Amino acid sequence: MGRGKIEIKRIENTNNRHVTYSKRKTGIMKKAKEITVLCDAKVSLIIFGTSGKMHEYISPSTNLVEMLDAYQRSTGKKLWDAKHENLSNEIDRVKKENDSMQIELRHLKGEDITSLNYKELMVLEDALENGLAGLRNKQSEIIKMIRKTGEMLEEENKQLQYIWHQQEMANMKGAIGERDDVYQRVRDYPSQMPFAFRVQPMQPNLHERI
Amino acid sequence: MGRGKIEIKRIENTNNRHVTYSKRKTGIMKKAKEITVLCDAKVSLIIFGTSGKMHEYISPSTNLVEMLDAYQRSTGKKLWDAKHENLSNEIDRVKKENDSMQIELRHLKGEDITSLNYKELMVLEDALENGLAGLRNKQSEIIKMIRKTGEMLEEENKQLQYIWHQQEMANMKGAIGERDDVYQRVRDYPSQMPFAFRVQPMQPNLHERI
DNA sequence: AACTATTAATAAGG
DNA sequence: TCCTTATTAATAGTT
Repeated sequence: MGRGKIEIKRIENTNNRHVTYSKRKTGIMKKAKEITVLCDAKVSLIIFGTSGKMHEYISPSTNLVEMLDAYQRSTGKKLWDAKHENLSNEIDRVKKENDSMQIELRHLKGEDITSLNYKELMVLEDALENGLAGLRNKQSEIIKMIRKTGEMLEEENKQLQYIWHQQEMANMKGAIGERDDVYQRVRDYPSQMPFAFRVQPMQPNLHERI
Repeated sequence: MGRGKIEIKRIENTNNRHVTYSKRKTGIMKKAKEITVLCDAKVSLIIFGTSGKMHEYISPSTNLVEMLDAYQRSTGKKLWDAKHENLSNEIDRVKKENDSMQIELRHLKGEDITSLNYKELMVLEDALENGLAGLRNKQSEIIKMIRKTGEMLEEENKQLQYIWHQQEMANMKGAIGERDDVYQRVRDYPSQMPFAFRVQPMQPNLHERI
């Protein structure tokens, strides 16, 4: 039914294929509606084109879930039970994974190792020692950091003591004569102080991490 | 397309309706097959006639469950309800459990510990040291066992040497005179031997566990 | 179920 | 995608 007969085989030309899809989709939808009305039939029609776009027709007297229920009653095939089974299987799979991890964890914590043979114990020992080694590394890093911070604090301390000393001297001098020069010096000290005294702590949250 | 035009409305004559249903059902099925082949489409077509009899077509490249999954993804409508959701939730829950165990395992193996704070590292250290302590206990038990078995073997050895010596003596004596007394003694030795010589090894599978 | 006159669908082209 | 139209395909009514 067209300008020529066509063979029923995949239309290779993409554009032609899409055009034909569109036309025939309209046609089949129309047919579905017609048989519904003419013959009191219930139809569920779902079409996906190559683009992935979906089109559906459902007879107005029903709905998809009802149709699928009837389908299951009619064929005896299980639709959602199959789906549920898949999910159940995945749960089982993940739970098994879970169990084996739990066992591994317990072993690493020294629990339930009675059943292990010597070889397995050796492997476990290696794992634990590796773990401890990694941990020691990390700890020594932290200790280095603490030491560095301590040194910084010491340096700060020295600077403070220096200022304190200067102020004491100025106060004593002020008790005898003029004090303006001392106030001047104290007001100016930020620009005079070494850098280390003014900066914020380099590890502001160190206390949280210790 | 027939001997006359018809209105698209319910065919009241039962027989005509059934005949038309049959013809059009065939037609729509054919159309469904054709669009699948011509246009690479995926079609699910389910029809129930008034008689309640069902007919279906599904593109050979797919199946109903797959189609319905795609349908749900496409429309966002849920066809399989609460039960399905419960299962999904459980999968999520178990997977989360899985993830946290995986993290704990990695930490115990000394991996990914950069992000831990000192407190957490301490906890980890305790766990690892406990693990190692448990392991050492187990190992020393095994060593004790091995030593014990060794002692038993030594003891056995002594006993065997004793018997061997006795037999040698008897043989020498028999080469000269009567041998009955020696045979007698050998036949009776189970009741004469110390306990340790007769028992089965106390750890029959020790070799497997080492 | 088969036939066939007639309508409906659609392939090709714009 | 929509329009047009020549041609084929589907099918309503009949046998």
